[in-house]
Amino acid sequence: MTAADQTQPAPPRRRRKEARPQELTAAALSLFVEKGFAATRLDEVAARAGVSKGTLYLYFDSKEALFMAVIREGVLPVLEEGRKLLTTCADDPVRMLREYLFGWWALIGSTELGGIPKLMTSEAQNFPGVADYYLKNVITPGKAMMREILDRGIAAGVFRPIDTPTATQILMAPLLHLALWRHSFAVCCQVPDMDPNAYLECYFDLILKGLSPQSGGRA
Amino acid sequence: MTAADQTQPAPPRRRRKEARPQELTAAALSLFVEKGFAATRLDEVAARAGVSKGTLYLYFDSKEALFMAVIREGVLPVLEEGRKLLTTCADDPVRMLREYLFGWWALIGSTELGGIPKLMTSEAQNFPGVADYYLKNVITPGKAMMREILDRGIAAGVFRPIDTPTATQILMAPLLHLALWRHSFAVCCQVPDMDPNAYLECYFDLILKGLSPQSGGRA
Amino acid sequence: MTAADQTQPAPPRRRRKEARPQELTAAALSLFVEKGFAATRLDEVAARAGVSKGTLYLYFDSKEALFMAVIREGVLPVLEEGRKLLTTCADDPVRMLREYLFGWWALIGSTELGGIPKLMTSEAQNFPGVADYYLKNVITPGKAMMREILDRGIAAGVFRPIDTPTATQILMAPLLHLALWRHSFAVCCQVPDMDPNAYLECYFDLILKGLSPQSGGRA
Amino acid sequence: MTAADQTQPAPPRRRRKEARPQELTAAALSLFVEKGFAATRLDEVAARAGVSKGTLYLYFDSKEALFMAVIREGVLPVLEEGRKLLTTCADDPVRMLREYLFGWWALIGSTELGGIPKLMTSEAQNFPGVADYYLKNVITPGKAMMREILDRGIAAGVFRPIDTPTATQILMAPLLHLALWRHSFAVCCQVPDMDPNAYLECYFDLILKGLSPQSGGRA
DNA sequence: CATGAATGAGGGTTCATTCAT
DNA sequence: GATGAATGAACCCTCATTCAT
Repeated sequence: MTAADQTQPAPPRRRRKEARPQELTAAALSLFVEKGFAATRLDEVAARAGVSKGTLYLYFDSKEALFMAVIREGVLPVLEEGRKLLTTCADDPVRMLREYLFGWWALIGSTELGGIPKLMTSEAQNFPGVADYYLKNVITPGKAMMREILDRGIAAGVFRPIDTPTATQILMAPLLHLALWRHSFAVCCQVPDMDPNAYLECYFDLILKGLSPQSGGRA
Repeated sequence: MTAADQTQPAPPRRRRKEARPQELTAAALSLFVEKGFAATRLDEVAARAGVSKGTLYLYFDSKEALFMAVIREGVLPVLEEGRKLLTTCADDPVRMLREYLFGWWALIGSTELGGIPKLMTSEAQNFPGVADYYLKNVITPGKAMMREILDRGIAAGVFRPIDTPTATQILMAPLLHLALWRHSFAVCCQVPDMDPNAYLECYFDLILKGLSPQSGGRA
Repeated sequence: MTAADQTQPAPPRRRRKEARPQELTAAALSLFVEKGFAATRLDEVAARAGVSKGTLYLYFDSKEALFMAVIREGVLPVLEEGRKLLTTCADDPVRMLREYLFGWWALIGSTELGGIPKLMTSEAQNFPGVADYYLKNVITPGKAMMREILDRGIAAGVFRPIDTPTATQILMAPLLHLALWRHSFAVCCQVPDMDPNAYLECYFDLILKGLSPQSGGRA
Repeated sequence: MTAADQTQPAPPRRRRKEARPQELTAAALSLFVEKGFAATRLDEVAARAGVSKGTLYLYFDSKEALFMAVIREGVLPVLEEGRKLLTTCADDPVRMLREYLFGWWALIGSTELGGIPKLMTSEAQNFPGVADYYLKNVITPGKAMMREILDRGIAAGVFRPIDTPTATQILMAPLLHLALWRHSFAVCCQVPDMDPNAYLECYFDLILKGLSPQSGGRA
């Protein structure tokens, strides 16, 4: 009956009960990303999830609690996934870096979850609690993983020495920017379509050379 | 702490007329950035500007018109400034690039205007008209300038050949990210203070090497 | 004194759903008539109907939509009634005329609906759409019916020849005047109470003689 | 500079001061009639009179005081005029009646003042004080004059005996109706233009016959 | 569990009124 | 006297939240 029903090819008859919370947070996520937290009405969330407004309150105490759940739900399943990804090629820092960045895009940036960075950026100040949670559970672990990659690469001599905490932030920026862009201007303005793949390749090429120890004819 | 606190008990009633719009848009900008457009109450804007709520409507037809004005006012004065900056060192692409990026931070990112990217990113979908204006008058000209710098550098042989439209987007990302960060998580979470200067230097160093033609072939 | 006073302390919440619109338009009608459209606050309408302000918006999109509904609701049920009335004595034009005029008073003028002429007269200019609707669905059919009565009477020789469209307008005027009077000066000023029945009889007597073909030539 | 200036062919240079109140009440009258009291903004009144909003308060204490003045100004000059009119033909009741009715239309109904009945009818309940004033100074004297005409006619045998207070009310109704109509539906709807003169003649003819003692073949 | 009618606090907006110029 | 910028109370309308069914 709703869009959510089509996610699973053929959902078993009355298995709805357990799936409900996810359907609700999914609907909420997309609307929060589209319009922002404050501008999203719970009516719309309920409508998009195919339930009545009152039903939302069976699962979440308030709009803010729904927001918290949206972030938690959106974040938890990916955390593990990400960690596994990197163990598969732990010996080659360059490949690890590539895997990390492209993996982030494939798993997060290009999916529904790609809106979360925009959502969190917009609402961090209004919801410090959620921001804290996100920082602790997503940003910090993510940065730690990347930093480890960089540290290993430097140790292995394939990356030149560099301030890795700072570099981590810098290196993530173009990815985040792409995600933000796709959920803001790209949606509402006639903007020359940016091919994510070309963008990623260009970007990876750029930073790889930027990190390479061979470079440096200059000084 | 607010502008109102610094005014004399009874400021002259008429003489402010010309200054008012800027005072109002300044107050609105900071609140829109802090809380988002929808979550900002016009009461607060008025209070921060030290006027009553009704006064806002002497200068702006609606909340949305105020938003448009905030963007316009915030953007127009910097556009010229930026263009001049680049003509001072038009012969050295590397210096131009450095000037452009550091100049952006000095003139925009580190000032009150640094919140505009966050604001526009958050609200682009809700206000396509404003987004269009911003795209046409800020993003597109900005990208054109940067692209020209890159093209010149490539022509001069100081940058290696690269897809400049894509690179432009990528190269701006860390700057924007820094601005966004400072107006979101940095405000509300206990986050290790990032020194903007170190960030910028690290970043410039990285992309300069990434763009350098001397960087070794493949391995 | 108001409808709310007569309800039980906690009226069943759901079962009222079908009755609500009529309760609301009834409350709105009386207030619009009393104070005019612009001077009527939706709070009052809601209070008089015994609901909260927000409830109005479950049934009507706006204050203006409520106004339109007030007219529609007030008018539709009477239209049919009126038409039937006249078929009962279609052979005697004088009786038809009397039936029409006294019927109008009994069914409309003396009831709650008697305020509608005042309301529409006051607001026609402000709400041309509603005025159009009223003109098309009430005034025009009403005049058509009366005109037919006159035409028949003239054809039958019981009325002298006369410009029926104009006469129609004239003949309705004293009725409308009575209705207007009762909803304006009669309410607020110490005014010698006018007995509607005496007024109607005097009036009918007057126009009947005025229409009579036997009335002497000039002098 | 304003429409009001064109009323007098060539107003003396600075003779404005005395004329101001009338210009203001004239502007207010037309707007009150057009839109009703509550829906009229003082901005508009001031604009139509060609003065600033604040100036209104130099002459009237409040919006309600302006309303009172509008009625007073509109009514006073006509009261005398009317009384004189009737003394010119005090010997012929039929002519007096005709003079009275046609005179009312010529002096009031067809002029700017023709909107006052609509205005007073609409606002009587909201402003009992003004209504009282109007009743005492306009309606009651007017009815008295008419009643005298009727009484004389009856005494003279040119009108048949009738309850004159009631008849007075009835006889005025078509005139008032015409005035109301012209300021409501006639302005906003495509309505077959009613020729006032034809209307008046038809109406006078009708009531004259209705009042004639010769009529009465019936019973 | 689920619904959706009902609520009412709070938002954006208007406008009569004031007052420094 | 005349102005018009400023005010703030009060309006219409929205929407998160509740609760009887």
